[in-house]
Amino acid sequence: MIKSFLEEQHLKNTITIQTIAKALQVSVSTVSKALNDSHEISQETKDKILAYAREYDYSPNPYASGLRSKKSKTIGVVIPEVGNSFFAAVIKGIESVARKKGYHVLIYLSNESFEKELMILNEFQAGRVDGILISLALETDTFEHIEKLLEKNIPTVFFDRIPHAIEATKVVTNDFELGYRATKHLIQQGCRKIAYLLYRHHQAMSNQRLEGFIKALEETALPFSEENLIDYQNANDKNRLKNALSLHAFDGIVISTEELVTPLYAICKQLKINIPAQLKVLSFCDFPLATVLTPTLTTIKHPAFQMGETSAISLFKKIEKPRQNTHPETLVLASEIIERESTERTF
Amino acid sequence: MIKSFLEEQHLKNTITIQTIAKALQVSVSTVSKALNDSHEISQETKDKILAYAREYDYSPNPYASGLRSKKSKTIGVVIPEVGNSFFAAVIKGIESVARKKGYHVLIYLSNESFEKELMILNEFQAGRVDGILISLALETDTFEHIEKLLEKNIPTVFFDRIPHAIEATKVVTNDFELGYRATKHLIQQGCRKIAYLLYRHHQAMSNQRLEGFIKALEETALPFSEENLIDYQNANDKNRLKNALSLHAFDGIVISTEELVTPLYAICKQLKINIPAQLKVLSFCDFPLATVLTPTLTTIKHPAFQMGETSAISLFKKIEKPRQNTHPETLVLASEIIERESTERTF
DNA sequence: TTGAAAGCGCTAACAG
DNA sequence: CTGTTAGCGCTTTCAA
Repeated sequence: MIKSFLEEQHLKNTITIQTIAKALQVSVSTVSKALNDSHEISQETKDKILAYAREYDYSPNPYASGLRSKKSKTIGVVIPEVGNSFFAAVIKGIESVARKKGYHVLIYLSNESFEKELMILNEFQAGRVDGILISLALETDTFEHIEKLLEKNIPTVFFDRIPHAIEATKVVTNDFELGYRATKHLIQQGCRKIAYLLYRHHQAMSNQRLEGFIKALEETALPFSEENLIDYQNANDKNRLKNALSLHAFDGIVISTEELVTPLYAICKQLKINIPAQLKVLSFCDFPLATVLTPTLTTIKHPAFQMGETSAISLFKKIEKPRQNTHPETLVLASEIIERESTERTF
Repeated sequence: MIKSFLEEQHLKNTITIQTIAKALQVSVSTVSKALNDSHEISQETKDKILAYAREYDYSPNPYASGLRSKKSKTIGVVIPEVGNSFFAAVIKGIESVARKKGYHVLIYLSNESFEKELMILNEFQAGRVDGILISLALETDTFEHIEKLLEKNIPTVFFDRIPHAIEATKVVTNDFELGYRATKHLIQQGCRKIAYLLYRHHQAMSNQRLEGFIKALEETALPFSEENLIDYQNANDKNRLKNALSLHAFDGIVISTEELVTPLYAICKQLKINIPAQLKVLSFCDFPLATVLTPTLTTIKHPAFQMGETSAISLFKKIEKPRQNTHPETLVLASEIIERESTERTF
């Protein structure tokens, strides 16, 4: 009778803790404890159970254990975009530490949409994940959903695109400083009319890089106005970018995100704008191709992998000691300017 | 008394179906059915319950419903690599259809490791996901784990890097043809000694692109030997690539994956090999930067987003009618060569 | 060192 | 149309 039960289980491929218990003539709780390496089970019994489990590829039902233990051994990662070298590398960093901890990583894409970010965070509230790592969507300019999330005390760490006004654990780069130094670098190389090219600018969202840009200009008594800002909303804005470049005779440009390198290089080629002779170019970007572009591109490359690692480590710290309501800290990772041909001094 | 129970629930932020039931003085099953929009509940009751649920941001516990219904409303996606434009776009395609279907997407990275792929698939067997979308790791050259997976009857669709020897639902590009045509293109442009640059070659893994390459050479009575194959295992092989290029005087090269474009361009620059005059270059690759490289790069760009969509649609078809054990089909998506400067005729 | 039993939140018979 | 109830597979007291 027991035999036939087991056969049925294997046929249905539904091997559970009970299958093992029956097969080995022990109780389910013994099996459970053995599988969780509890100290109250004898080595002998453990070995027997583990051997059986391994043989039949037992793997616990995550929904059952999640329901019972209120722990999912899963963290949720919300990013605005894949297809972006920076976020890709961050994910790798996160993965590498999650794996060591035996956690699963659930990746969600907000696609820069506030609406979607909202939905995702809402679902997290029901306990699908033990902790959250999030970088905000560009569209996000209101933060009630974030506050609601934090109220639920789900361990959360923000990285890169963070809600400045909210007190929370955050991991960022020294964006203000980088924006400032990037601009200073262009100025040092002789630029006097510098554009700042950004992607889908939102007035409401604080932009440290841009602040740094503005400060550098002002410090050097260079005028800053809306003219210096080129806001690239989508591929249609290629013409607007083209016009801006031909109208204003910029001699330097800071590209704030890697997606905009291609259109900028394309337009310069088309308009026969010589980089760096006529226009010096510097970009925040992470792809290795920067080193083989013509001219090679001066970049600010973030420690993306490290940011993933740091964020994840910080999150696990919170998950592991939830009562530690210490003052939330903001970790700042440094990144550096890598000078290449596109900002070489020519005049 | 009821009041205080509710207060407690809201304090603990644990709003469940029972909270709602008590608050509204109905039974849990009524609530459950109402939330699932069952026809057996009156509109009036539904409205009442939905209103309450919305007000208090109720969101069902995925572990409870997963356990009970044996459905997780989640699909698992296994890819070998992020930071690769192709897979990034595939993910977007998958996401877009999963979202429409109300499914979650669990993304796993195998990092090209067989070991990791094995672990991931093993965990899927316990029912964490309702279906699986997978592209194999480069290291994978044995397929028992795949067969075991398929035996469990978990709906699975393979894409791009597929197990050729196994009968299953697959979505691919016309790789053999593309390898063939890519090579033919180089030959037409005048190349007579063509290299094939690939990433971590495994003899055991069938490689349709390479087969196409070989066929094109043989058809043209050009000799094919191991010399034509440059196997790039890791960044250290940069020197090997350099040597191969300077020793063998290739006049054409097929790059089989986008990661290798940067090293190739870098080395050509360093060795002052003129593209396309001395060496014509063509790459399988998906990044937009191909259009601004110098010279612009002839590419074979896959319909990556569409591949994600197609795979997902195909998977949901299987999930929705599991008993449909029809003959598994292989969908072939076409992609085209986009000719640019790097393969222009010069001699 | 082991086992019995309760119950996590939800769904789905089945009964009313 | 609504309610009662029995589990899903697992963990975790508590008792033996």
